[in-house]
Order: sequence, then C-alpha cells, then structure tokens
Amino acid sequence: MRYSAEHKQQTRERIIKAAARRFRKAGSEGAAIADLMRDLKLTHGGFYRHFASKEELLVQAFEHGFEEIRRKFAPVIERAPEKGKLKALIEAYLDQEHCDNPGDGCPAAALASELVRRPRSTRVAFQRALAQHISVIAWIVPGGSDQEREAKALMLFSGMSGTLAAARMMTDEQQRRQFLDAAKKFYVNAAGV
Amino acid sequence: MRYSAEHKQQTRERIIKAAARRFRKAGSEGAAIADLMRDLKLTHGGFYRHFASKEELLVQAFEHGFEEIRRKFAPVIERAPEKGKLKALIEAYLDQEHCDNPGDGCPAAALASELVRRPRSTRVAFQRALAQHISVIAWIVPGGSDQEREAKALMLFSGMSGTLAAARMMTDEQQRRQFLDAAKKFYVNAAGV
DNA sequence: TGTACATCAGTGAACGCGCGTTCACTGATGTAC
DNA sequence: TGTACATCAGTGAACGCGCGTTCACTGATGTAC
Repeated sequence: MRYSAEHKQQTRERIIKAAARRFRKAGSEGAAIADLMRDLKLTHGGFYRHFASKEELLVQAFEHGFEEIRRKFAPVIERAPEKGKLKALIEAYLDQEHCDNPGDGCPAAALASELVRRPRSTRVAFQRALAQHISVIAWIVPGGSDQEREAKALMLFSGMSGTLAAARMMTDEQQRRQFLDAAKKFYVNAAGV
Repeated sequence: MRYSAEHKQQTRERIIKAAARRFRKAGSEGAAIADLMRDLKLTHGGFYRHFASKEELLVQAFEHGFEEIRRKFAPVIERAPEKGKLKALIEAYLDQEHCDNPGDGCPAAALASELVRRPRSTRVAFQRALAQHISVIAWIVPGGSDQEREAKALMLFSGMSGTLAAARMMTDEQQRRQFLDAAKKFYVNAAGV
C-alpha cells in the first residue's frame, strides 16, 4: 500500500471531523463534499474510497458530533458538585458560547428539523446515536429507574435544542442573551435540580 | 388586463399556501418552485410575476403557516374552559395528529434549524412573524405583564418545537406516542396550568 | 538482496441532474379614441 | 358602439451554477519470487 496501514483510518476520521463541523454550521445540504475534502487539502474524488455516500457520512458526522460535545462539556460536569452536575450541564448547553458556535455544538440542535426528512435507514441510525448520547447524559439526571432518567433527559434536551435553535435565529444580541438566561432558569427549574 | 382585477392577488395567495405546505413538509430546500407552481396547474416561469425571489416566498409562507395553525387550533382553545385554554393548546400542539402532519403544522417546528442559516434580512422577517404569533398565543398564558406572558409563551413553544422535531424523527410508532404523552405532561406542568 | 508486479489512496475531468432565474413570446382583456 | 393599441399573467425554452457520483489514471509502497 502506498500509505501506511493506519493512514486510511486517519483520513476517514479527519473527513468525519470536518463534516461534523460543516454540517452543523451549514446544514446537511449546505456542506458540499468538495468543500469538506478541501478542508483536508484533498480533492473530492477520493471521498468515495472512504464512504459509500454522503448519507453515510452524515450519520457518522452526527455520531461524532455527540462525542465531541460530551468531551466539550465533560470538564463542566466534573467541576460541578455531585448534586449540581445536571444544572451545570443545562447552563453550559444554553450558554452564549454554545449558542454562538453551532459548528462544535449539539448536532441535534443544529440539524433537528432536517433530520426528519432523511431516509428511514438514516433516521434509524440517528436515533441510535441520540439514544446512546442520552443514555450517557442520563447518569447525571436524578430519578428512579434508568428508563425514567433517560426519558427525562430526552425531554429536557429535546426542549433545549428547540430553545437553542430559536435563540440562534434571533438577530438582536441583547434579546438573545435575555432569552438564554431565562431559558437556563426555566430548564433548571423544570429539571428539578 | 387579461385577468380580473383580483385574480393576481388570488394567485399570489394560492402560491403562498402551496409553498407553506411544501416548505413544512420538505424543508426550505426540498420544495422546488416548479413543483409549487405545478400544484396550482401553472408553470414555473410565472412565479416571478408574484415574487422577487424564492427567499421572499419563504418569508411569506412562514407567516402564512402561523396564521394557519392559529386557525387550526382556534376551536380547541375556544372549546376549553377559561383556565384550561393553555393546557388544551399544549396538548393539541404535542398531539399525534400535529406530529404526523408537519405540512399543516407549526412552521417553527418544521423549519427551526434551517431558518438560522438564511440571510439576516430573512431572519429579521421570520422573527417578526414569530413574535407576532407569540403575542397572540400569550393571551392565554397566565402571568403578570404582557412581556412576562410573551416570554413564557416563547419559552414553552420553542421547547415544544424541539420536542416535536425529536418525536418526528422517531421511527418507532409506540416510542413516539409514549414520548408525546410524556411531553404533554411535562409542558403542562412547566406552564403551571 | 534485488526486481517485477500488485495494490489502492488520492487526482481531476466529466457526467447527469436539479433547480433558481431570465426572457422572448402569447393572447385575452382593458382602455383610449 | 366599434377599432386599434397597451397591458401583463402566464408559458416554456434556455442559461448557469452547484453538486453528488463515476472513472481512468497516477505513483508510492507492499509483496512475491
């Protein structure tokens, strides 16, 4: 092989990473394969050595996005006291910083209304990724059974993703800040933490 | 003029109506002008006698969508007792029927994550339409000042739009129904009604 | 160890399609006289 | 009242562009011998 054994795997991961960023920033239809590949100083033709289709990449990028935000929010959760972890995550999720940077933020908030329209097989994969992410988050959600905590996590985060999308639509800086502050209180209260 | 005086106005409204449906069903990029015009048994060329661009139509369709859902939910609100109007609206918003029919449902829920990426001028228009819609809804939200009630309405409905988008992504019928039922309870409770 | 061949990630031209927008044209009706 | 002309909603071909996907090719390195 022309390239070292792990080179291909690395390239694949770099494509996914660039895609995860671009899809969240520009939408699933706003990120062209040629642009993605140019991000890595490659040309578009090589893409199909790594993925069967753009649709497959979209799924991978969606999963990767969740991994990224888990890493992004991990320190916030760690730093918070035992009983304040969910509160800390809610406040980080609804923070200006997250709102202003969809490119490395929650993929569900960035893509929610578009995902519904993908083929069924894609949606099944999305769901699996979402469910997996939610099951991780549920660790810090108070409640009885695992199922109860996961249901609560999904309710809170699906709501917050809509709220974040609304905040991102706002063109007035001050209005957005006030809205996000109110949202933090609303969801912390709704979470009962 | 070849057509009666009000004919042009009527055609314009029919285009908006068809667009409002198609945009909500297929997304802002999924509805082609030729398709819209075909819905009215017209050809695509005539479109530009009515609108300067597709972007202008998108704004009009978004506004129209809100008018439509106000009409759609009006009887639900009227039928409910004075103190139960918001509860009734929340339950209608999160109902299976609304979930299964994005085409004549809430435009914010159907398009949320795409709207962020439109040009600033479009977003300003979206916001105006959203604010207007929220101000109407706020009538049935309990609270002190108008501003307080509007803020609460925006919080509830932006959250519910995200929750609805999540429900729509679910491929499992039963899971969706359970999730929507839980969401109704969650938001009725969060609204304090 | 050296040589011939196979492999395959990456290249870049090309294909095909969808779609927003433009434009010359049509023809029914309104208006001026 | 009748005639000539103007108007303009609607038609459909064409343009131009973006973009997903394909494909013949390249060339560095791995492998067989």
